[in-house]
Amino acid sequence: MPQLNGGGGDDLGANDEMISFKDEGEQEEKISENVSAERDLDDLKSSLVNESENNSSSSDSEQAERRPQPRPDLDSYEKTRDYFSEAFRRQQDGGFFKSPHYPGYPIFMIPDLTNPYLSNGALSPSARTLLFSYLQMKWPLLDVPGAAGLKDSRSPTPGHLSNKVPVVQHAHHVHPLTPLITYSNEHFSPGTPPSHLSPEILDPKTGIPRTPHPSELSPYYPLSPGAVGQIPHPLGWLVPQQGQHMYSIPPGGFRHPYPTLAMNASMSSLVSSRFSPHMMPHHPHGMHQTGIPHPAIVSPAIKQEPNTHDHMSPSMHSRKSPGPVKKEEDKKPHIKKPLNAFMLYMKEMRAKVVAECTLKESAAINQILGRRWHSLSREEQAKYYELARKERQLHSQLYPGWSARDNYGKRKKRKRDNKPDSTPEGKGSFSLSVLLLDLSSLFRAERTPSIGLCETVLLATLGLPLTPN
DNA sequence: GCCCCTTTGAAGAGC
DNA sequence: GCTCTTCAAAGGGGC
Repeated sequence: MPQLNGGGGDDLGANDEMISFKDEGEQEEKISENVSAERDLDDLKSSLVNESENNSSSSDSEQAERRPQPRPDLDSYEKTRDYFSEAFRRQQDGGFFKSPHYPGYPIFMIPDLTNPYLSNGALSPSARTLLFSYLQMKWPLLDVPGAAGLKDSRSPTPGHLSNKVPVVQHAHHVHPLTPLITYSNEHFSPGTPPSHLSPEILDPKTGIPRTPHPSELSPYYPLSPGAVGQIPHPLGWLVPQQGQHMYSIPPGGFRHPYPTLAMNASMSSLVSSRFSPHMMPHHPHGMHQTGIPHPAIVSPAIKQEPNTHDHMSPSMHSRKSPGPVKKEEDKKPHIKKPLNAFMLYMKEMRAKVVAECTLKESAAINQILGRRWHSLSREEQAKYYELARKERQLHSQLYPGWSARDNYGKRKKRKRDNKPDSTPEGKGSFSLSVLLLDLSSLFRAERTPSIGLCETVLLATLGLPLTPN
């Protein structure tokens, strides 16, 4: 849990989140142009290795006790792996790491990785090494033919790599340049709301219109072009960034039997930045005066069964749906769970990832997003945790009686078979396709002419099937 | 047309 | 308190 609010610390996140974070604030603050590549590499490593690694100081002996004795080969391997994974991560981070010339990343200076092929068309040794390393890092359990020599006895599976899903994690390390090339405030400016609707704010520095900060306007509830006319902001949740409703809204509005929203002063203040006072206390059943409900409310007719009759007026019901009254349960609107931090992040970043790669399969996209999530800095994650916290808070105040339990069983039985470890043919193969996507992106970033050839050669070199799926 | 997949996090249930 | 399960979003894919 990002320890954002010194006093708060309530429910920003799970404990393990706190564990996963490392102190890196100082590193982020120090954007030093004199940082050496070696120092940079060290920064890429775990938080256990501090910045003074290169200096022979008294603390070195202590550190030496804590960490394994340096082995040239291991070091080289680890560095290679770090270089590769970090480069990969940077590329993956929105593909924004466009410049291959950043001096802090020697990977971009490895000659034969710029073109990973030898003159005879074979994968160069360095490229092979990196690819092997990457494969081993990603799939410690995957038996990659030919990789044994590289992983051999050392290759300690990083503690932060779970068995379940090989995750590229760099302990949330953020390079000093990261704010310039990756996320920064983009997280909170997902798509520009229509200018005629959004209270556009000009960036004082650039003069470029920017999306208001979350405190000014919820980024996850941008404004709807058509639904709310000129209402400036409060119904922003109608249409999120991708031009879709954040929550499904039944055509023609929606009624639900939930009690009048209890709005008190604190809630008003909480919500003031997200919802119009119009929608607050005056409208029973959680309805905005426009007749548009809170996004968390989804008609059961939409969610469960597409029966628009539920939304008809009584008169219409009498005309078209004379059948037995539906169960009270069925009439209950489906109040969705508030989105957690990761869901908010996914919602925002999905479009970017989809745009970057050709893959559209959500499962694969989510894998990438999951890795990116782990690579976010503490501060960046904290933003989402904070948003999620507010989301939950608002949700609980809007629907005091609601419980997550209410939604249990709403979906069709979702069997969550606890397969211990997916077989290489199963999950591994799927992840392999994701890896290939990653590699494709990597080599695309490296201006390798033929992505398909690269993948083919890689697979052939590793003795993997050409059609992983 | 429904469900699965895949991710993380929150919350509830059960022991 | 711990573990397990379910559900949030998303959309292609399978049946």
